[in-house]
Parts: sequence; C-alpha cells; structure tokens
Amino acid sequence: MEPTLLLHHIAKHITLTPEEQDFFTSLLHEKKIRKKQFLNQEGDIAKGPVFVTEGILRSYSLDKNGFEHVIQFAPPGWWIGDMNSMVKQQPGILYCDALEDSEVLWLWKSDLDKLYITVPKFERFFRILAENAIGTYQARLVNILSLSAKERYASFCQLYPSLIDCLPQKQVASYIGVTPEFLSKMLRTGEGQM
Amino acid sequence: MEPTLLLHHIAKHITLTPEEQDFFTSLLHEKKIRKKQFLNQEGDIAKGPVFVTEGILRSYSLDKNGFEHVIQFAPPGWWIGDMNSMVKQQPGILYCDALEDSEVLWLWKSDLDKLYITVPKFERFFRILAENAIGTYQARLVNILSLSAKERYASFCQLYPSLIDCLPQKQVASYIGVTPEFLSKMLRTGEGQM
DNA sequence: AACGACCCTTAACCTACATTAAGTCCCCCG
DNA sequence: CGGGGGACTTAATGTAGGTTAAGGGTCGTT
Repeated sequence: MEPTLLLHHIAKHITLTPEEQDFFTSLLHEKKIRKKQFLNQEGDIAKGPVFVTEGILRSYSLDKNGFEHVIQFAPPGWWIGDMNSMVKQQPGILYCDALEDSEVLWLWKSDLDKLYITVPKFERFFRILAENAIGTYQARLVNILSLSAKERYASFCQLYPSLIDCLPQKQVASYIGVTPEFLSKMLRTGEGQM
Repeated sequence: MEPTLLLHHIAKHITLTPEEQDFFTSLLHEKKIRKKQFLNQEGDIAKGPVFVTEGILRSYSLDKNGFEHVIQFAPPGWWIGDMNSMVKQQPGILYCDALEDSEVLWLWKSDLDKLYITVPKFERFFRILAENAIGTYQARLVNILSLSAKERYASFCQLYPSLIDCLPQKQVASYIGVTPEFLSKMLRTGEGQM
C-alpha cells in the first residue's frame, strides 16, 4: 500500500504523531479498479470515504432515458463518493467508476467513526475537506445556472487544465451538461469568440 | 437574543456543558435584516457562518445579463452563505438577501477558529453540518443535470413543501432554473402529466 | 383615492441545444 | 491481418425553454 499522497494531503491540515499516523494507516484498505469497473452503483450503500491515488474515477447519475451526467472527476489526490449514502448509510443515487485503471484507498464508515473518537483531530481534517467541497459545489451550481455552454466549457478548461486533454471529449461534455455532438460542433465553430 | 433554535440544532449532534454553551452564546451576534436588505453582495468577504432564526434568506448569483439564479433558500433553522468566501476569507461570488423581514445569528470567522480550539466538539458539529450540505448539493446537481423543468418543479415541491406557497413564484422559477414566464406556462399547461 | 411597485399571465416569436442518423478514424483484440 | 467497438464528426431536423411585449391584479404608501 502506498499512502504517502494521502498522508501528505492530511499533513496540510493537521499534524499527526507517528502513532496516530500508524493507527490511521492501519484502517486503510487498498483497491485496484480497472477501467470501466464500478466502485459503486446506484442503490448501493457507500462503504466509506474513498481517496484516489492513481488513475481517474468519476461519479455520475443516470437519467430515465439512460443518459449519464457526470457529477465529479477524481484524479489522484481527490476524494469521491455519494456523500448522503456514506454519511447516512443509505442507498445512493450516484454511480462511480474508473475511466482508467486506477487505485484508491478507503476506510469503513464504522472505522472512520472510531477514528473520530480516538483521534479527534480527524474531525477537523474532514470538516475542512467538507467545507472546501461545499465551496466547489456552490461554484459549480453558479456555473451551471448562469453560464452558457461555451462559457461552461471555458470555465472547465480553467479549472481542470490537467484533465482537459486526458479525458475523452464525451466525458467533458457530460460534465458541462451538453451532448457530445453539441460540444463537438461548439469546438469547431467557436474557435474564436464567446 | 434568542439562540434557542440554534442550541437545539446543535444539541442534535453534540452535547455541550452549560459553560461551553455560554461561551458559544457569548460569541454570537444578532442581526435583523429587513426584506430586500443584503447580508452579502458579490465581492464581499463573508464575516462568518450565518444561522437563520426568523424569516427567509436566499443566496443567488447574478449573471452577465443581470439575471438572478437562486442557489439556496434559508428558512429558520438553516445556515446560509458563500462557503469559499467564509472559509478562505476571500471575495465571494454570491449575493445574499432577505425575502422577508428576518433575523439571523452569526459569529466572526476568527471567533469560530478560537471556538474550534477551546471547544473541539464544534469541529464535529460543523463537520456533520458540512457533510449534510454536500449531500444536498450533490442531489441538487443531479436534479439540474438530469431532470426536465417539470420534474425539477415537482422535486422542489417535494423537498420544500413549506416554502412552495410562501415564496413568490419567480423565486421558485429562479431556483429550478427557468424563467418566471416559463414556469407560469408550465403550471397552466401541465396540470396533469409529466 | 390614486399612484407606483411588484408580481403574475398570455401569446407570438426565437434560439440554444437535443435528437437522429450517417459516416470516419483508430485502436484493441482475435 | 481483419473486424468490431468506441470516440469523434457532420448535418438535417426537432423542441424545450427563452425573449419580448403587453396587460391586469394586488398591495402598500401618500
């Protein structure tokens, strides 16, 4: 197991003693997820928080016509999952799968609850994490509600410069909320203006 | 000041000693906000978290054509604000105003930071709060991305049965992402099906 | 009582985006 | 080497929802 990325990530917000670090690490599980394999499907109950160490995962919903709508991409260093399902241990509304062969670290929700009690510093860590996520979701909502498709694309490019050219175009289309056909036309036509 | 609602709200998730409760209460500020008055405007730096005790607030963005897009409604018992602005103390992207004469309790971000240190239990409280908010935002995104306007309206009615008939219709329209004219037409035409 | 402010409605017209349907390219797998 | 599936494109046609413009109702203020 290679928890270095995750431990660095944590060290940015809280300072752990070696023992605390070891205890935390002992709760982690590793999982390899090959391209197109699912981490979760709609209706599943999320086991616990999931941290990406390699590859790219995505979460998405499926509408009644069978179309996918990407909620989030998760390259290495990101967390992913259906929050309501994880927190309340209820069936989720999101699918979660790998766009490339990937690797994640995760822990059981029940172990996380124990962790909060034995190492309360983690309350702080996950609070900060959650607050940042809220900021991101608020910004995303503003985006979807108040920008045109072209502007949403521009905004995506700015926000995820690293993802833009390693992701199939149709995934980007799904994230910004248009069909692949329309994104294709948009990129051809609108080389210039907005 | 009337912090009962807020204290009840807190007691659902953590248990405070009388002293802790007093200390927390001593950090609170009360503010009355009359209808149409602003709590925050775009570009402001949020002072700290805001809890609604009376009335209704809303947060919204303003697009480049001057149209409003409601991000959230906050009746009594809800928190509201621009999370990125509050957490990172940077200019926000949201406006926040009162739809009715309202009353809120709030604390300075700097006092909140002190509170986390003197009463670490609050880390837990705000973590839980933030996690629930993420669940709500995820669900809202799924809604916007994968439902039609009619379905979004139905979903809104289900989620906020108490708000639906105390809110001007144009506010609901803005929340579900359509024009007031279109919502009006929708309600007339589609009495029956979906 | 009357003014304005605000909200809701209606209806004609408009457009950003979806749908459908071919067709190309390319890469992976047999 | 051959073929099939996935990703991308193109273009014709369709539609959900926007825009514009006008009129009417209600309420709070003077």
